[in-house]
Amino acid sequence: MARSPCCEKKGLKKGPWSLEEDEILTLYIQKYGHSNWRALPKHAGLLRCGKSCRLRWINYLRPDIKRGNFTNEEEQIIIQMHHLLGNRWSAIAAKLPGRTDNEIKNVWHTHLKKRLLKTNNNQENSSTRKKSSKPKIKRSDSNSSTLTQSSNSTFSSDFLSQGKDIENVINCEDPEDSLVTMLEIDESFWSETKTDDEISSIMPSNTELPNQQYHFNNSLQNFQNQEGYGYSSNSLDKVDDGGMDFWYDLFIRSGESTDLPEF
DNA sequence: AATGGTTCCAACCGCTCCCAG
DNA sequence: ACTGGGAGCGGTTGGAACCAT
Repeated sequence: MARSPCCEKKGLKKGPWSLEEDEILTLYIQKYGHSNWRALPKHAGLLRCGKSCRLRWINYLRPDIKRGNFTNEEEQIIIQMHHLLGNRWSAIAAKLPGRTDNEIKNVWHTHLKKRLLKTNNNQENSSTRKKSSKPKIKRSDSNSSTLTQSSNSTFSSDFLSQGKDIENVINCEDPEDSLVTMLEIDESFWSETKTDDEISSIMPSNTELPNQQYHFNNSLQNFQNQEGYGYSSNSLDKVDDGGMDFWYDLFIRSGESTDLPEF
């Protein structure tokens, strides 16, 4: 449905915030809170729309914001979470206290995405130069760039055949060895929303193992109950519907672990 | 020092979701 | 069940800072 703009634009200031504006907004929120963003600028005496105030507070002014470069650990978490959730920056941010969705989004687009693509390209080049003795996981056949799966060779069995320990891969320090790197995902994977069918074609099905299924369901429930998974009709649901077999597969093959990999 | 290209990030925009009425 | 307003989200962009020549 067509919506009117969130604010009357005429007369409202746009662009970078001044120190004075920051101070006014901070003092107002410290004193009165921010129960109504739309009304806030009027009450605080700011010539900004509520949306702009909210963004400034969330991304810059709130006291628990963490400044400075991202650590390797934080970057690995972003990569892993992005692999699981896609571009759900707020959900990823929920796993990184003090970091904002906007900041994570920027880091992804400016650093991590390029780094992953570069790593993948390097691997691709080296694999064409010499026949690798290690079979690589392929999500697509050699004749197609689309995400399809061989009918008699599942992703998970290929994964296992490499003898990689699940936990090590999930938690590894070295980007060269990360799960994401191993998947040889093409660029479109990161930007395109997958349909249920597409995800089903990527993610393998698995044999039912009742006890492990039970533990898995509990772990999944705990995982989803954590902060940051409030939305319903998006990529996480798609993973639930069609692709959770993939995580189930990782789960049951992680030996004695009764929880999903720690993110 | 000047210029042009690139990188990075703060902020905006448009959309969807949630929920009260 | 429907509607409309507010909040929140992800995509995009303007421009400052940085870098190479």
